[in-house]
Amino acid sequence: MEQILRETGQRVTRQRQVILTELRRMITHPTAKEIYEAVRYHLPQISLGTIYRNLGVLEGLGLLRRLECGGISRYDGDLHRHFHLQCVDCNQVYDIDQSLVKNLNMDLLKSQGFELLDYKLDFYGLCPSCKKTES
Amino acid sequence: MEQILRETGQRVTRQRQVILTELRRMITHPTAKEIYEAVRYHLPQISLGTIYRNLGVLEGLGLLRRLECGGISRYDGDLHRHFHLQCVDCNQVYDIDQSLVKNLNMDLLKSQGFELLDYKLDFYGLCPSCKKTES
DNA sequence: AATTATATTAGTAATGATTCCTGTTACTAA
DNA sequence: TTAGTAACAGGAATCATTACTAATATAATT
Repeated sequence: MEQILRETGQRVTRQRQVILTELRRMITHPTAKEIYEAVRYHLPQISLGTIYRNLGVLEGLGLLRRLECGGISRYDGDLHRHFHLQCVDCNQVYDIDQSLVKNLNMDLLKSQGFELLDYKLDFYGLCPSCKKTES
Repeated sequence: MEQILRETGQRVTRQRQVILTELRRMITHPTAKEIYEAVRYHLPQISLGTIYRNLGVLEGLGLLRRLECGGISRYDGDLHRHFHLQCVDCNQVYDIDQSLVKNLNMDLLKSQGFELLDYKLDFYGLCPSCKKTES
């Protein structure tokens, strides 16, 4: 983290270090507020705005991933390529290893006790017109 | 639409008819507010709350799909299985036909002028513990 | 057609996640 | 050490979405 921050002209602050360390420790795909609670244990003075600002910075550097879950954001510090299953009942997010969904093997998921109702595949990138006007 | 509403004990209102008709006419994956503007042309008295409430009802009946795009919801009246590409620059959502992404053919997308930066595959369903407590 | 029951509406207030603002603090380079 | 400035804490503001309530309109029944 420190290297890429310095390379991009940004500062290595204690707040950023603790936020990323805590996020990496959590496997629950926490919300910003949940990260705030965890970080506040180490830095009681930190504000929620600082959490949001730095989650944005770290996301921009590719050091974490943001998930959109029912209108609110959750965060994931695990950068290994993997997929997620969101429970439509309790809204919790579960990690699904890549090997489990090769060829979209739905039956394998079912046999593990999940009831699969839907899936979503979204792409992120640049459309032709925006690609042209990119500097 | 009318049949499934009646079957589920819900009423066929002019507001619902116009909302779904307008959404189906739009290929832009509009936000609630954009749907509101389109519907207001036909029903000037309608309120934004009615738009949201009915988008929720129609989504629950499977008559439309809700997309989560950068923290806000967009809506899609096209029920054919297809994927989306979200431009990270202008945030517009483009339809990607299923045939284009068989085997996740990234090169084919690139050749069409899209710059693919990321993709996301999310599953929706019930986790083992919630599945147990389902009635 | 009139009546009745109640789901739905319009309008508005409230909520809650996220962003913005501002004076202060603390990294980093010189 | 010091200067320059990115980042901070705290709080206010924004904005999408939801909740509330009296009035209305739909659908079944008479």
